[in-house]
Amino acid sequence: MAGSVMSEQQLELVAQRFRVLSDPMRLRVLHHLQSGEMSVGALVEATGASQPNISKHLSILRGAGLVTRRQEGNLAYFAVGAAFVFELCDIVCNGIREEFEDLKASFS
Amino acid sequence: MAGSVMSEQQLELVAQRFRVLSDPMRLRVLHHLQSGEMSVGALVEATGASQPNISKHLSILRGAGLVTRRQEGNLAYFAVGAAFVFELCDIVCNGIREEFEDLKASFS
DNA sequence: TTACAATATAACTATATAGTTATTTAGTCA
DNA sequence: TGACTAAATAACTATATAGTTATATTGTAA
Repeated sequence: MAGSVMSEQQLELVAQRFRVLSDPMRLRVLHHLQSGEMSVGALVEATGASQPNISKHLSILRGAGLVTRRQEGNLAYFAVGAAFVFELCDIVCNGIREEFEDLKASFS
Repeated sequence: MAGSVMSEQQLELVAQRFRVLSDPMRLRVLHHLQSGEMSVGALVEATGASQPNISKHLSILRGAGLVTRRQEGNLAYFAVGAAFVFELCDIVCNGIREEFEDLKASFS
């Protein structure tokens, strides 16, 4: 990949995926789903957000393949669909941690 | 991390980092920088974007610690400051590739 | 100093999007 | 059927931001 020239389409696709992860509420939703699938209502309660808001975020996450949907009776259960999202978050978190370390060190 | 409840601040920080990566032009800039540091002018030429546009993107990337700046005479040279960005992009690219594989398979 | 070149910034416009309220759709059970 | 519940969608508002043009800053060299 390093040597190739990436097309505008490829860049758009990758940027889109990052954009899906660039919202705190969606990260919160994913965080809650990390311990297992949850219904929309359960996520509404866990996050404190409104039901339409959560539904919209879930639809965006689903559009990106990051969560899956399973309907059971009246309820819709969502689960993490791509484990790599947590890998991504971990890398970013470690990056932030390192920055803070450096910042802290620069004050010593 | 999985068990903890993440604070709004933490989520904001992580979301911000993802947001920085959620723009095609910034990904394009990082892609060009992958082969070594470049001046603003060189990036302007390589990307075809306007000079103020590139300067702004570089400032955003620098704010997130993703690139570093080195001034030499009249020129400003930028370089990748956090190697993990390419790790992130690779993971996302692989995710997209897998999705396409699945999509392709579903048509066979 | 003046002229010039490279980069940064300011002000603005246009677009995308997170959140809201109101409504609709879909499923269950009497 | 009708009443009820869960989730999805529509329409809208407010905010953030990518890109533009114009200008300011900074450095070099005459």
